[in-house]
Formats: sequence, structure tokens, C-alpha cells
Amino acid sequence: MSYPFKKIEKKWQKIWKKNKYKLWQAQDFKGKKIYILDMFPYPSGEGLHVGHVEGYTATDILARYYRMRGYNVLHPMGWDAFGLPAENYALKMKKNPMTFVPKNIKRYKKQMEMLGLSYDWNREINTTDPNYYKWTQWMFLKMYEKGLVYEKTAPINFCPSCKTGLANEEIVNGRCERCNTPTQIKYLNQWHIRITAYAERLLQDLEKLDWPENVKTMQRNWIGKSEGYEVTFKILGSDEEINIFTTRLDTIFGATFIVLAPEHPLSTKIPEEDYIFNVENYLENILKKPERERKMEEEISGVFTGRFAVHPLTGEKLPIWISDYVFYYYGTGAIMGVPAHDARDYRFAKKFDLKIKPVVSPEKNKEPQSLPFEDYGYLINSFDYDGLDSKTAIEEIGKFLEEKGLAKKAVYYKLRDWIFSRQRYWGEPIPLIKCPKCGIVPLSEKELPLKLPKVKSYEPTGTGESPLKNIKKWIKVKCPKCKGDAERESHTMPQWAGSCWYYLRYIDPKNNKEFANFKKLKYWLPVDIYVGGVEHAVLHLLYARFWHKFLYDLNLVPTDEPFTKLVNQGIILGPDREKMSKSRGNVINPDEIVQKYGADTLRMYEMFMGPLEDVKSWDTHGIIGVFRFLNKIWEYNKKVKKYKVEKENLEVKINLNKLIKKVAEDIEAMKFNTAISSMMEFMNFVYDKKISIKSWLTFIKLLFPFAPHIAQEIYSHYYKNKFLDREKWPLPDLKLISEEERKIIIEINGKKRDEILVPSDYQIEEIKKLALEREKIKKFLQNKTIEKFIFVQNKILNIVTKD
RNA sequence: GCCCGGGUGGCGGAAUAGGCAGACGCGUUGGGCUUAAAACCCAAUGGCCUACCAGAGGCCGUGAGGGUUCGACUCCCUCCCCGGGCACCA
Repeated sequence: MSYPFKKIEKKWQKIWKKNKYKLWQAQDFKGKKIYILDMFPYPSGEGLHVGHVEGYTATDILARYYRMRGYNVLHPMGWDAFGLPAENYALKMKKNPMTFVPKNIKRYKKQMEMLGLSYDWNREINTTDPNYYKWTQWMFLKMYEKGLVYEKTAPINFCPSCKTGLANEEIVNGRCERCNTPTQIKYLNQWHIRITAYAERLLQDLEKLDWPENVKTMQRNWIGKSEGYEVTFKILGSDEEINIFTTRLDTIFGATFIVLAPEHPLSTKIPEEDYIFNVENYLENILKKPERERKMEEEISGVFTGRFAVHPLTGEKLPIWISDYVFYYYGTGAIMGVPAHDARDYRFAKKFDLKIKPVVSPEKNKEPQSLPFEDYGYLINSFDYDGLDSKTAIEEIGKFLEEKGLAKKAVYYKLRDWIFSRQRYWGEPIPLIKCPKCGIVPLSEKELPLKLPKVKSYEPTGTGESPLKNIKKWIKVKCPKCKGDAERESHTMPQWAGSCWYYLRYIDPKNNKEFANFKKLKYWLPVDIYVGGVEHAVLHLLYARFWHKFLYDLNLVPTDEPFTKLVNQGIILGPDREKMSKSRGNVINPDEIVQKYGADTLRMYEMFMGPLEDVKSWDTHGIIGVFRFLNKIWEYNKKVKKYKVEKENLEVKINLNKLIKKVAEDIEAMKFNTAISSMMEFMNFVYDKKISIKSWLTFIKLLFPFAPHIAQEIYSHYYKNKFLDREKWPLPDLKLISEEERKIIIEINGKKRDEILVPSDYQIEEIKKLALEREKIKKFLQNKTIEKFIFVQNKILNIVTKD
């Protein structure tokens, strides 16, 4: 027999919903605030999965806890509803996303209600709502205005299956992130956003953030800053010069060749006549391959130009090569080859039989034992610089070359500008007009939102252009400037656009004058706790930080970072310890679990499985433990009603107060698994004891954030019209806890031999006396001489003996 | 290759300013209830050994080896394994 969870959960969900979720409504400007944010879901046709439940339960516990602590809690939810999956599904089923996406959203919302999640639904948002994306477009235009948006023909990655361009971030191992098709290369005009202008700040400000170290590291690597020098090499018999970038100027005397990236303008310009054929052959072959494919090639390749550069320090002749191991988009697109001190250059030199000259060594005046030697060391074979350590040598050589105008300090980042165009229907239209006379003409604010047209067919054109291109009625416009015939931009924004600023809109979701009122932003920002999956470590989280900083620069938001604290929940694997997937058939459906055990059990089980951040696998049997626990509470509650406890048992009091302290600490540290363990321990402890109603309801309050339905139901048996959300979180009586007797462990030579119970203020002398009187201890100390005692207050007495 | 995590019973996991290893839960075993099963309740449950009418006791044990310490899951050194991220970025 189990407790009537279905009845209870339905009952309270109905009551909570009844007056528009007023219980959970965040009030602007009212007292101390806390903003607890979830990563909003993409409402797919699949419905919520147990991974969502994990993160959303965690934040729900926090939200309910902080409400009881008297905080003004902002805990909103919304829908990231643009994006490829919806469009792909739409194409497959011949339906318009505008009709089925709202249905998905409804289902998601219903599931969230079913879980008892306490969102402030009055602030619900949807990225595909024109009233929302109006502001996404508005912000884009602001970026355009500030010169952060530019159009460029770029060799883009193209997925032949999705028929769309992809950002570098959307490619995994040379394959489309979504459909796993190998990507191709295609040349298209693309809108870019100059995120690189923010590279340094995005890097620096990571320091301020209370984020998991691995996420910060991932962002650092993604931004990939390196500091070095640009050095100019003159080309023999030519006016052209080659500018190279190096972080290892100390190795310059070991440079024995120069390499240009295939795309480098000089690659086609400088080859000697006899070599032109080879070079063109090579370039043609290389440039048609997608970047990723090129990187996957095992064999290093290259071609000699027949030309030589002049070493700026020695005057030596260095052959100029072209190879695709040098990237055009990084640094200056050209390098000096130092085979003795760089593994790639070494490989290249070996393959093409180029000179290898060691100039740095781990020991002074000695050749390195093996090549390539890539560490810093001491210079050799470097004339005046011999004997200097690498760091000093970089400075000295740099200074010398700078004075001669042959080098300058330079900083480069791996981060590249953000390709912002998608050749897709289901996204925010880019609010720009292309006029043959006036060029690019941005829409004015009054013309926003530029709505996505409702249409029957929006198949991809297959040429890589957007389906919008075929919708003549929408695409053809008069130029706002010259009134002549013009066309709208047919590309749409990437899915990331809407999620870059959604947390701002929650703060003022219905404002139609601005994306959010500044005073309100000032009150609520920054987001105090942001919970979501680690898969967004570099994409969403980097874009959102960039977007926020941009708004900050325009004085539109009050903080320079959006999310103070970030927590990544670990993924939940199937019972077979494999990633849940339909094809494996190991997917756990939350609806079924709720059906069988109730939402409270599902919530609590997911929190009990282990630490929030850990990867965990679902245990089909394990959930029963939590279910039993809740049943036990239900049964015990029936007994409590009949008890007439005049004076509470001291032990019960002490244990309850310890529990109050423990649960609060664990919730704040988001250690929900141990909080639940402690509550279970307490139940085991009181189960055969009588307890006062007051103490019992205190326990119920502790339970409430985790299992809100059953807690609220039990509470209502005693207080008919009181909502636990509005009740005060109990505070522990610390005096009671500290006055308790302490168990002292008696060790002999570090091994536990006995334990005694003493008042907490007992000192070493009293405890020593007690310990030495114990029979057990006497036995162990026979024929032994005591050397010393080690005493740790309230914990341990260690008796150390000689021999 | 580089950078982060992490290795604790049959399983998920507790315990780290160094101080009772294995909380809590699952599973298993035995018992109760039942015509029976499920559910539920009670008890035992790291390994090895000694003892037993009953009570009890010893040794080993947190991936491996070494070190520091009165005392190490926790700190230091060496190594092995697993998970994740990045990967021709000059």
C-alpha cells in the first residue's frame, strides 16, 4: 500500500495554479533578491527528459528554500523555440513550426507543472514570439550601428544534409553536430559579428566568476590567447615582404625556412615561374577540402615556391614553402619554420629534407639530446645571445628587431568572429535590406519586429540560400532610403541569438518600449545562480557573455557579467550506464516514473542519486528507497496526530536541531544528496518515538523544498490555509547542539580501542583519567609504557606508547 | 600529445583546515505477516580468521608502490586505470 500521491499532487498543483501562481511571483524592488535561473529548454517533440528534471528540481529546491528564508526570488522559465530540429521535423512532417511548436511548449509546461516546479509563469517568454524577437533584432541592429556586424564572403562549412551553413562551433570532428554528416566547403556571403573585439575582456573577466574551473578553462582555451612578435622577412628579388607571427622569438636563429598558408595572398603571387604549375596544383587540391578534413590528413603536405626570404638577423637564404599546416586565419598566416624546436616544423623539415638547426638547449653550451626540443632553455648557436635563457632572449631579440623596424609585439587569439547567418526559415529574420543603389540599409526601430512570414512551403533552396529567398512577397521591398526596388536579407539568425539575452527579458517580459527597464535590471542583475548542462560551456555561455558585455558598453545593463555562479548538472545515463537514446532503448521517461511513484519521489530520487555535478546512471531499483521514505513519512504522520507530547524528548530536540542546520547548509551548498540522507536518518531515529506536532511540522518544512506536494498536504492537516512557501524556514537552536554530550574516541597508537561519552566542555585531564580507568584500555596498556597523549577537543584521545 | 575531473563494499554513494572508513539508499540473506505472492515490518550484511551455551575478539582493507605523521581515503613523490574537454593556433 502506498500513500495517495496522485490525489495529493493533483490537488496541490491545481491550487498552486489557481490564482496565476501568485505564490511564486517575484516582486520588483522588494527586499533582498535572488535570481535563480535554469537554462531554458528547446521544446522538442520528445518532451522533458530526466536530465531536465535533475537541473530543474535543483533550482526549484533553491527557489523554495530562499522564499522561506525571506528572499524575493526570481525563478522564471521560457522556451528556446527557434532552431534546426524544429525545422527539420517540419520538413519531414510537412508541417509549419508555427503550428506545432506551441503544442510542444504546452506539453513541456504541463510536465513542469506535473513536477511541481515553482516557476513564476507570469514571466514566461518564448524566443519565437515577435514581441520577444523584436528585441533580438533590435540588439542586432545596435551591433550593426556600432560596427560589430559585417558581411564577408567566407569559405563556410556546409552540411549537405541540413543544407545550411554551420558555425565552427556546430561541427564535431568534421561532421555536422546535428545530423553527423561530413561537412563540405562552400563560399557564401555571411554576416559576421565581431566577437573577437571582446576577446580580451571575455578572457580577463573569467577571473571574477564563480564558475566550475573546467568551464573557465574551456573558455580560456577557446579564446586561446598568445603573445609574441610579428617579424618581417624580406623576399629575395622582390619588393614583397612576409610578416610572420611567433611566440618563440628565442628560436629565430634556428629558422631554416618560411611557410605560407595556402590562402595567403603571397602564395599565388610570389612563386618562381618554374614552380607555378606545382603551386597551383597544390592549392587547387587543398582549397576545395573543408578545413576539418584537411586537419585530419595524416601526412603533412607542402610545395616549394622557388623563392627565398632573407633572415633578418643572419642574412641567410630561407626557402619559402606553402603548406596547409599553417592556418591563414590565425596569426599572420605565415610562420618561420624552426624544425629543431617545433614538432610540426620538424615533421615538415624531415619530409622535405630541410635544414634542422638547434638553437635552444636545456643546458648551457650543450646541444639538446633529442629533437625537436620544444621547452624553454638556454640559447646556443645564436651569436651574441648564446647562454641567455629563452625568456630573456625573447626580450632582447625583440628589442633589437623592434629598433630596426623589423618586428613588433603582437597578440593573437584563436577565437574567430561569429558567423551569424543561417540559411534557414525557422529563425529570427535579419533586419537588413539590400538595395542595389544604397547598399545595406538597416530597418528602423519602428519597423521592428520584422516578422517571419507564414508560408506553406519553405524547403531549403539547396543552393545554400535561405528558403525565405523564394518567398517573393516577403523578400521584395522598397528601399527605405531611395524607394527603389530592393530585397530583404534572406538569412536568419542562429539559435544562439535568442538565448543570448533571455535572462534579461524575464526581468521585464511585457515591456514594449524597451527590452527591459533599467531600474528593474539594476535590481535583479546579475543572475545569482545559473544551472544547466556542461554542453554549453563554450557556445551559449560565451555568446551570452559577449552579448551582455556589448549591452553593458551601451549602458543598457548594469553589470559587465551576466551570471555570477554557474553549476553544471552531470548527465544521467541509462540503467546500462550508456547515454540515454531511443536507439539503445534505455530512455527513462519521467512521465512514467511520475505515474508510478509520483513527482515527489522522482524529484527526490534524482537529487538523492549523487552529487548534482556528477555523471550518474539511473538505477531502476534505487528509486524505491525514496518512495519508501515518503511512505514512511505519510504513515508516521498519522501517528503524530494522535500523540500528545507534553515535553519533547531532549534527544529528539537535539537531533532535530542538528537536522535543521544540516539541511540548510546542504541546500546552500547544493549538496542535496546528503541533505536527503540526513532527513532519512532523522526519520529512522524518530520512527519508534513520540514527537510533538511542533517538531514534526518543523521537519515537514525541511522536507518541503524537496517534496513539496506531500509536505504541503501534511502541513495542511494542521494549518488549513497556510502555504509552506510563505512560512519561515526554521532556525536551529545552536546552544542546544553545542551543549550535547560528546563521544570521544580513545585510540592507542592511532587505532580505535574504545569510546566514552563526556560533557562537551571536558578537557584532557578529565578525559585522560576516565580513559585510563576503562577495562578495555587497561588491557591494551598492560606491559606498555605511555609516551604521550594526543588530544583533539570533542574528538579523540590518542595514547601513544613506547616500543 | 596537452589540460581538467576521478578511482572507497555486490551497486549508487558518505566521510577531506589529517582524527570512529563504509552514513543514507539499493541489492542480498534470514525471520515475521500471508493459503500464496507482492507490499509491509524486524534482523544481519567490507574481506579473512579465532571463539561460541552465551557474550566476544584479532588481522587486513579507500587503484598500485613508497614517504611524512602519534594518526593518512584526505598531504608529498612515482606509476597504473577510467571519464570529459582541446588538439597542426606557430
